[in-house]
Amino acid sequence: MTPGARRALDAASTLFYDRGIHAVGVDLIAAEAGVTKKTLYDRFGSKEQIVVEYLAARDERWQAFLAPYVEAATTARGRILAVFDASRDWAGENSTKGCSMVNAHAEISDPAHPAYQVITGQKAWMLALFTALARDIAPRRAAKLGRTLMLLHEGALVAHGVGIFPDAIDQARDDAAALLRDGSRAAPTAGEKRR
Amino acid sequence: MTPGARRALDAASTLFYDRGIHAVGVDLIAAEAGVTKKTLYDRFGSKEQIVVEYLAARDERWQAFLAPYVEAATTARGRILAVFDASRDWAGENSTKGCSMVNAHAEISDPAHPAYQVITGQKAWMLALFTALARDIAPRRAAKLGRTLMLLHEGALVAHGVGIFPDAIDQARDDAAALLRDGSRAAPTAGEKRR
DNA sequence: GCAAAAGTAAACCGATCTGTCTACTCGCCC
DNA sequence: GGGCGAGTAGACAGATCGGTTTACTTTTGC
Repeated sequence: MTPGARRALDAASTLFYDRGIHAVGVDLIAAEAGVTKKTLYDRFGSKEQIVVEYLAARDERWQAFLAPYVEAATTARGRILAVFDASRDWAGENSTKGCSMVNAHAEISDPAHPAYQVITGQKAWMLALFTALARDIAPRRAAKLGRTLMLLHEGALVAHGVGIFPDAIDQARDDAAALLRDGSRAAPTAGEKRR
Repeated sequence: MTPGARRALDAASTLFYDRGIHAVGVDLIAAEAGVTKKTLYDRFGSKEQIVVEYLAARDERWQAFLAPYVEAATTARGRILAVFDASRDWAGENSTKGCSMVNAHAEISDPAHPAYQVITGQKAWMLALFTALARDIAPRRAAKLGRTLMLLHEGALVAHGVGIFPDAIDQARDDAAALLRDGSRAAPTAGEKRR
């Protein structure tokens, strides 16, 4: 990626996240990056493509941010809680307005939009991660436990983003910790087959 | 509200929710409602005001939809689970793209925007509801339990909206049920004071 | 040392954006 | 029956949208 493209993508990322995708025009991105529109279109081809690369790059950054947290943990339970720790630290600097994927999803209605699979892919990856980590704790309930952790985590990102109450991600971490403490011996067959 | 204003607000609600606020122009709203732009501006004054009334009316509809569910429940635990039941039924018809408040929040950056307090007000109301219902089960842990239920509920709306996995709201209901079953006798002092 | 790649500057395109305006019609109520 | 509120039809405004183009300059790799 050329220096101009780099600056453009960085500027677009900040603007898209802070103001929303539709609210940010390509002229603003170019001006903010100190780049001309020609450079933008030479490098990316379209605004749509900038959006796609914004989301993909942000996901990549998040995964790189998360990895050491999980790797540093020594227990299965610790690896799960490490995800919440990483989210809390990430949210402090990068994510004061909630999940960029969820926010982008609010603005993109067409499932054929190339950004769509980036969004759903990121969520699928997170669910797979929680499920895989849950497998080390409760192999037979891993799918269900993974989904529960996913719900707590997504809820925390929303609560933090909208500012429903303070320290939402810490609260979710506490809830996950309690779940892994109590849940590992209770309600072994609840719900999975119901409904 | 005049018939023209009614149709305009209905059309705007569908369009805003499905396509996003910034993606929908006033011309489209007018055309879809079978109304002229003059009527729009005579009745609402600005697009911003249409957005505010869209969110406020949707919140009002949701509260009216929810009330009978909660009132019909006979136990404290049942009243909490009734919220999830209502959300599941509501989501089936009205809310296939997640929470309109969260989605609107993604597009509105300025906290001074008049829609902002509608959004945060709705979330504060839901948290207060969960907390009040939790008080009947565990008075001393009501604040914390209310927040946990809020996280599960918000997470379920996101999971349902983005389509992370099927029956997300049912899963959240199951998790809430398990929490009310196990949690009522476990971990009485966990986390509340911890950072 | 030279050619290709990457960039600037700025005009330009048609479409769409929010918002305003004039001119006219219809129904209702006192 | 006269006035008023609510509406249609549609032109108009200035700004901004995503995107293209021309002409020229800088950087960089072989």
